[in-house]
Amino acid sequence: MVKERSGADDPARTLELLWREPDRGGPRRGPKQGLTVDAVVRAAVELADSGGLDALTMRGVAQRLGVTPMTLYTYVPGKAELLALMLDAAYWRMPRTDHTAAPWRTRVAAVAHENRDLYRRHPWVATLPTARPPLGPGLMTKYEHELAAFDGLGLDDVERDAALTFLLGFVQSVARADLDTQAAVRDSALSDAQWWAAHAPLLAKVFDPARFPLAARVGSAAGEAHQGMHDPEHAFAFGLERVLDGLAQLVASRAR
Amino acid sequence: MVKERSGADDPARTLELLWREPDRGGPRRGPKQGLTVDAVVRAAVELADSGGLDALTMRGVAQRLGVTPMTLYTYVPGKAELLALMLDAAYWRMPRTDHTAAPWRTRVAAVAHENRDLYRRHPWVATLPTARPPLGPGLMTKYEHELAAFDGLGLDDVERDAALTFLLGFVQSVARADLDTQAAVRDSALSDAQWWAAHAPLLAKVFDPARFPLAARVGSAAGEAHQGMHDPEHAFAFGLERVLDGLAQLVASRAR
DNA sequence: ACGTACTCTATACAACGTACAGAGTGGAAG
DNA sequence: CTTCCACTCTGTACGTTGTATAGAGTACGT
Repeated sequence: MVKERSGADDPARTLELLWREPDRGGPRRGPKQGLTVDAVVRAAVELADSGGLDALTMRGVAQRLGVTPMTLYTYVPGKAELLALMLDAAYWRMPRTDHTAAPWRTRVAAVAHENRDLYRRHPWVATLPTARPPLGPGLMTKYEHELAAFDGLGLDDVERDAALTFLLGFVQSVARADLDTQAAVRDSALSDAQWWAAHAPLLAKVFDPARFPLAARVGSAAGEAHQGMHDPEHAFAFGLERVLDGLAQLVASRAR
Repeated sequence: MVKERSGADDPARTLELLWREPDRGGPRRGPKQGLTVDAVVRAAVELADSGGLDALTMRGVAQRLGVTPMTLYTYVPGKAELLALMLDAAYWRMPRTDHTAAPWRTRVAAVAHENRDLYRRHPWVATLPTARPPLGPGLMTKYEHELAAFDGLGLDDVERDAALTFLLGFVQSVARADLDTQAAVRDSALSDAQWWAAHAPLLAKVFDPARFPLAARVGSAAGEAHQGMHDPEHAFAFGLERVLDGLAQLVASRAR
């Protein structure tokens, strides 16, 4: 699985990079640097956008910048920190429309859609570990903005954080499922329909519908409704309604 | 990211393995096999249980069985298929208590808890891609059982599948967040509290609370309430209530 | 002019999954 | 019984990853 974002970091250095602290100390000796941290991050994001996290290798980023792999380590302590910078940059660039006047359901739904768009633009973001987030300006701005969507609902601070975490977890969950499907299609070179066509006749030999009546009926009904086994559009729309209804119940109980 | 479960499979062979089809064809030439597929799967599961998917290497499984790595390929076409077998075996072994008589909320909550227990017993299961699931007896039994929890609610087949997917997505989401946290603690050798203690004073230099008032207030409130940044127990309890309330709304609208 | 802090490069290592080639084994065919 | 060859198991090897380490070249402060 994903063993990214480890590495022996120096927290101070990482935070300086995240907040783009001006270079500490005076003028630098030796040759000028030919690149910038931002250029490295940009190249890395482009690479990950087009080929997923698998394509994001230090060698790949270096090649895209016309340098040797080890050169990157002059700009960034390691891959883990590069990922933190990429993630915070992606957060930073998210469009944040102001819905202050709108009803809360609209505001919260907007947050869900903003995150869905983030995952559409940068699919690799959905696969990154969320514990120990990059403590940069991007994350902070995002958090501030999204918490505001829950204004005036009578939730206390802990509930507000839990509600947001719940909402974001849902969106990420759908995004990951979607990604899994695309990845499966890509590296099996088989669409869901083709994959199923290859397996169905073989499965028929060992699968006894009488033993799994519900599974047989519901499974084929769901498979026909959306085509392919998973319809991320439907899963998102269906789930978001449930999430909002669930939160509505909490809001109602707090307003009482 | 996770590039497991790919590999150039022969679907027929994989299905035969999953359903434990008796060896095709007549008696075999050459030396008897010293192991069984089940033994290989068992060893692999033990390894993954104790050390996570990172520890699950063909070399590791082989060593645990006292053979050389390449020997495994006599039993299993590759790592992808081994993972499919492991996953189906884990599904197969899940305890499935019968709650036919209970009210639907209890039944659905039981499904959530069963899955949470699965992820507790086999954390690696939470990190596996879910598209293209192993079409074995374990998955089928699990699906049949879990669909039954939604009996008598007036949902059509497509809604029933969507509701289950939504529920399972939620449980997996919490399990993954939990795993991320444990992994971060393990390979940074820092508890959440220690990690925060290392970052807080440095962050204070660049983070302006006036610029992020909500984030500062809610973040610290949430951090204090649970200790550490993420309390999986609380996230599960809180989220499950919302999920059930959200589904209740759907059920109510269908019953009308 | 010189030393040294710095940038960039080349090489190397351990781990992974598994392709490939070979050695040994024992049931089926004569 | 002998012969054959399908089969099991092994040893070696390759390409890929992140990055440690050592060295070559550069240009600022003295």
